[in-house]
Amino acid sequence: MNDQRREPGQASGQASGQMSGQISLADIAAEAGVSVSTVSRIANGDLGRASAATVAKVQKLIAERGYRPNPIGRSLRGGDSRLVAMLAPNLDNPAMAAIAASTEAALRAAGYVMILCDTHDRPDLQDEYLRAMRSRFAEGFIVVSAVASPELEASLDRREPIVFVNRRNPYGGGPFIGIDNRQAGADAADHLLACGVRAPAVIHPADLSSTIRERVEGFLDRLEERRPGLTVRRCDGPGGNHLDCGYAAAKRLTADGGWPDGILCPSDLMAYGLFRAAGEQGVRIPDDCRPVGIDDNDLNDWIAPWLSSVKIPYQLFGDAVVASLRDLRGGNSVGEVLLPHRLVRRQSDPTTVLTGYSPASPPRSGPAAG
Amino acid sequence: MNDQRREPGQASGQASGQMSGQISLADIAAEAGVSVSTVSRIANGDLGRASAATVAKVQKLIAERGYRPNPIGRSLRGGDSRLVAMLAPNLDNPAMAAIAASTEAALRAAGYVMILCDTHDRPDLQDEYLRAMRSRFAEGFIVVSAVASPELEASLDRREPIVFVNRRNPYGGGPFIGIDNRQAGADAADHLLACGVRAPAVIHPADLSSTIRERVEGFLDRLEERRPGLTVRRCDGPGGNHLDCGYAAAKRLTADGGWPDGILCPSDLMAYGLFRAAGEQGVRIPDDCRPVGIDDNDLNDWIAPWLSSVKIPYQLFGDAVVASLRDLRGGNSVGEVLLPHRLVRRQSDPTTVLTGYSPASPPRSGPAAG
DNA sequence: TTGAACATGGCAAACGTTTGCCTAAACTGT
DNA sequence: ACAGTTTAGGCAAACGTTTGCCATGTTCAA
Repeated sequence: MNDQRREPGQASGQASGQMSGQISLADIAAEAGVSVSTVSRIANGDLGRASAATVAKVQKLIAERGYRPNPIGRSLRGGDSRLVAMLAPNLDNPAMAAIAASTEAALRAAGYVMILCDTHDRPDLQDEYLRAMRSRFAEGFIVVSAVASPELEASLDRREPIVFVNRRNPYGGGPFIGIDNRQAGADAADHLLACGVRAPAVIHPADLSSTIRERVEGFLDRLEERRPGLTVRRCDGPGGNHLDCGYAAAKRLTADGGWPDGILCPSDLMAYGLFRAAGEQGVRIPDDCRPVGIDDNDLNDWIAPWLSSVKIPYQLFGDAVVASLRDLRGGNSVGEVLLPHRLVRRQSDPTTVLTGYSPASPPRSGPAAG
Repeated sequence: MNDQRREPGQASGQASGQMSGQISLADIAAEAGVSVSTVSRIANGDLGRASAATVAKVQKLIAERGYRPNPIGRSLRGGDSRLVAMLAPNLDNPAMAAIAASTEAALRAAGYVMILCDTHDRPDLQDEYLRAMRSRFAEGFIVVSAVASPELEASLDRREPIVFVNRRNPYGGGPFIGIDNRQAGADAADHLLACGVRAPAVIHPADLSSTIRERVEGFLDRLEERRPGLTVRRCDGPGGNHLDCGYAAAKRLTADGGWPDGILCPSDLMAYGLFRAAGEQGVRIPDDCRPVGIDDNDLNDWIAPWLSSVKIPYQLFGDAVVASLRDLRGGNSVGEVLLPHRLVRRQSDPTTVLTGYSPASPPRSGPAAG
């Protein structure tokens, strides 16, 4: 009997690289006087391979010592790493944060750990993280607002499980979680028309992602459908940050021709940018110019009562992503999942910016008047 | 000579658990006709242990095949994992997102990968992640707004490298990155007094974290110092979400005694909650009640021109965190790092909510009038 | 000539798992 | 009693890496 049991970890002086104190299969096995295999099997629920007495003894030790299988060893062995990587552009964007939070919760419920990487919308960083996560045996990738990049293409070639969120696969195909962006644009158009807007406009980033393009097209098409021949002013701003972009685009748009009486901002952040530009020029929002956003950030209910916006149900994204990922890994080819959106009307009384609130409603659910 | 080289990965049909296609040391070794050890040493820059010819051959292969050492193998071996875990409560909070983004960038620059975990401010989830990350050989932990929990205490006992951000170690000691919260509270008090506020108040969560307590105390102490005997109304709201908390606390505060003419909201989110409560009651912000927040979320410059706030330089947190972590792992005992804050004045002209902007300034830097 | 020193590089253990296969012993049926 | 089956559990390989130690072969000085 091997009695010289290894001290598990034993803190080796300095705080060492590998966190000390982890109990391993070998520790349990030595103490129980059985082999690692036996402990491994019991720990994994294969109870039929050992006597009742052994099972009981090992289970007791596992519980007492608080043994938990080491995911690194497991990964290395080639099994599951229970690790999923999410690549998102700028965490600063509240919409991204909402997606990340929702997905994190769904993955955790499914027994996965999510590792969140901020790609800053840069193809090179997206590649860097794709590589880094692959070599950490990530079992799947969730790419929010993907950009085209060599490594992404390579990953697709290798049939790695990748779910695209918010923006379609730039190389086409693959599972996608999002909303019907054309319809959202159309809904925004309907809203502006219903509010009596006569001369609508639209601003958007100069480099159109599939998402934004669909929203703008849906908006324009619906306007053309309902008001044939109506000219809709349109202006773009620099790429990158949607706040800056909205600000710049609004200034460019209004530099010649003044302010429209209604405008589509294909993301809430662009609407925030426009709001600031309006403020600087003494233009009252929404009295003088009625914006409609897309996203409907949670903060709108609290501090942007002037903004009607198409609510994207980001809190539902998590479950959809996890389901897609599971299907994908199960070999099923999954297509798009389009989740339901709805326009949230605020600014019901144009005479003051503060009346969008509905005092009777509870704070978070915020139906926000009609 | 072992000529039957293993096909690296070879896609085994389905998208398999371990991402296929990774080149291993063994692949390079086989192709170069040398042993794994030799390749490992060369890959790690130990050039003196092989002939110039071998070194050249192996380096060429490494470059050609795009070999990158597998972090899992490395971790398992006991070396460095280059993995750092950040535990943050609710990613939804823009302040947390800012901290996460900044830290992520700093860690990446230092060659680390950050894994971001959303603890939802729950001790049990904090523990869960602490365990999960430890067994993934995280080399360090960054705990934002830590809460007391058994596993945290155990980690501290084991001298694991933990940096506390935003909220101090609930068990005392340890490196801390934050601001001088008492001073921030005092600055807020000075601001309100300078604005001519006569009857200031303060709202805060019922369960006071060290951070919030210091801010409130700094505020109250400064008021007492400059206006001895002045009674400052004070009210708390339910814990959890600061938006809801600010909303509820504002309603409770004003239910008896009406609205104060100035109020400290010890976080921006609480100010947002108060803003909504004010809106519902027809109270004009900041005309009737002047709030001052702490955080100064980036969005304030865009959509909350009514809110003056103490700016916490979250973009500087990343570097400070990484430096602390490095010191900690180097064996140095590091103390607190208090980064400079400053009050950002908005709402300069109380007659309209939209004049806080300074048209001359570039959008992002936003000095926002004085 | 004979060590010693050096150059070059391989062997094997170790990290923690999982799992196919093997070996005993015990039990079953005839 | 004996073949066959079941029960209980160990062996060892494999995943990818790092590194202490050993084994050659060469060079060099005394």
